[in-house]
Amino acid sequence: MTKEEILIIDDEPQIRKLLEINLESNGYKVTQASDASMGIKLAASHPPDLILLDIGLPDMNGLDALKELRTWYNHSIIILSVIDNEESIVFALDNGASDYVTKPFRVNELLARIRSCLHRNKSIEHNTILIFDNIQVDLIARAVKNNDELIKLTTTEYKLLVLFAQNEGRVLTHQYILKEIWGVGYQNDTQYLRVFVGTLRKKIERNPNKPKHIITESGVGYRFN
Amino acid sequence: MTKEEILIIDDEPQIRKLLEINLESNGYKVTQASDASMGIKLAASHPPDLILLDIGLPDMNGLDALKELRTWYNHSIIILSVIDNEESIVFALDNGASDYVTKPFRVNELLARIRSCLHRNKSIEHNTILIFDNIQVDLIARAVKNNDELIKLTTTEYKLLVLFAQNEGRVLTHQYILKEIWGVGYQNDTQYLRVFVGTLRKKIERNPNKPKHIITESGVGYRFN
DNA sequence: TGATTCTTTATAATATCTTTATTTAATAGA
DNA sequence: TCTATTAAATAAAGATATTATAAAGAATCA
Repeated sequence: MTKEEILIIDDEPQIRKLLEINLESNGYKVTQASDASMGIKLAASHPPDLILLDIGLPDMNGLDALKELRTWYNHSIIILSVIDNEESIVFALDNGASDYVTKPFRVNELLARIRSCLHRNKSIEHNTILIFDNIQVDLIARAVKNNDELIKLTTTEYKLLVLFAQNEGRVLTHQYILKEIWGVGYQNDTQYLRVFVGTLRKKIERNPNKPKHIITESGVGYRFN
Repeated sequence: MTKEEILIIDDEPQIRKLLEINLESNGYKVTQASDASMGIKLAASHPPDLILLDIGLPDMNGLDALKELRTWYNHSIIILSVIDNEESIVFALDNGASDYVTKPFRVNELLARIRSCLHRNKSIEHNTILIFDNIQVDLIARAVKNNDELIKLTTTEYKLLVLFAQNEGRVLTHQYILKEIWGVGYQNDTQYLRVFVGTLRKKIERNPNKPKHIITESGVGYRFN
């Protein structure tokens, strides 16, 4: 099971340290940014599973950062703030914040809220095992079987397969896939996608030359069946 | 749009009244229960879109009620509690509570948290499918079916079909179609259109020689039925 | 370091679009 | 109704764009 990644955007080093220690000891992978623009860049180049966003940032109002992130970032964003102000809370929640926690926060409560958010994202697809003909994807175990035989996928191949599997029957554009897997800024690197679709097909298709699962929609993207 | 239903499970009449007034004035339909067993029964017989669950109930610990509800209830449950105790919060969140709000609560904040929870549930997308006899056009999935069988269309064919489908019964002139699909400057390339109408007909018409969907209006353009 | 994975480049294979030629159908005028 | 004329449909070849595959170089991780 790969570690879930959490991005901390906060300007106070001691808060970041506190969070880092607690999150890492709970099995999360942590990345950090000390201001909004750096945080947004990090999130864009490598989308984390959850973002902890401080409101009092030096370069930008955290609520504006929230709005900007929400134009493309779909996972959870928890707001951390010293401001225990109803207006601010309502604004944040109405603009896509997954939760709003006031500082000083209780560490175990925050961890529970993080678990809750991450759980939510995961349980969008209720089924933990997705089955498509000869292919089984076990989201919990992060295991993929082809005709009951466990097959080995790299992280990128796995992410790609899960993205496909959760969007069965739907055409996903190159741009969308690239954004989801590689992050914003990679939308034009279509060749990455071709290479990885190629390797994935070799591993999951009965006949990779005549793919039945990953169908190319020329000029648009791919469709998973 | 039907009203979203919220079930309040709380033993304090004045809290229920306060919530009822505020929720109803915000367009929600409200049902109420004064103890856990009644609340669970109500939820079971007529599942609401969200449950507000008090922890201090006369007949049962609210956290046990939460666990019982979660064995089958999949929508949001927000815990209301006078207990601002970390242990209790962690327990609730880890057992499927969508949020935990301490009493006395700020009404607007609670409303925002309710909106947030309901929004989450809703974001399971509903596809809009246009149906014309044997043809189904799913705009979200970018999928076209002929007699329930997925058919493969090129980008141009698909664009053309969507343009037709969105203008059912209306005569579209050659010029208009060419401008919409190929852009300005192609208005005189009527032959393009003939070729693509031809291939589209082969794919969507029962009998391409006697088209029922794409009707030619000689000298003018085409009409889609 | 060695093995694995990711990124990049080059080239082959396909798919799609455009163009031309030819056949078929529709329309208007006598 | 017949004929001349114009418009539309179809087929197929040529041109272009897109995708697949292999393989080398770079980066990463244990």
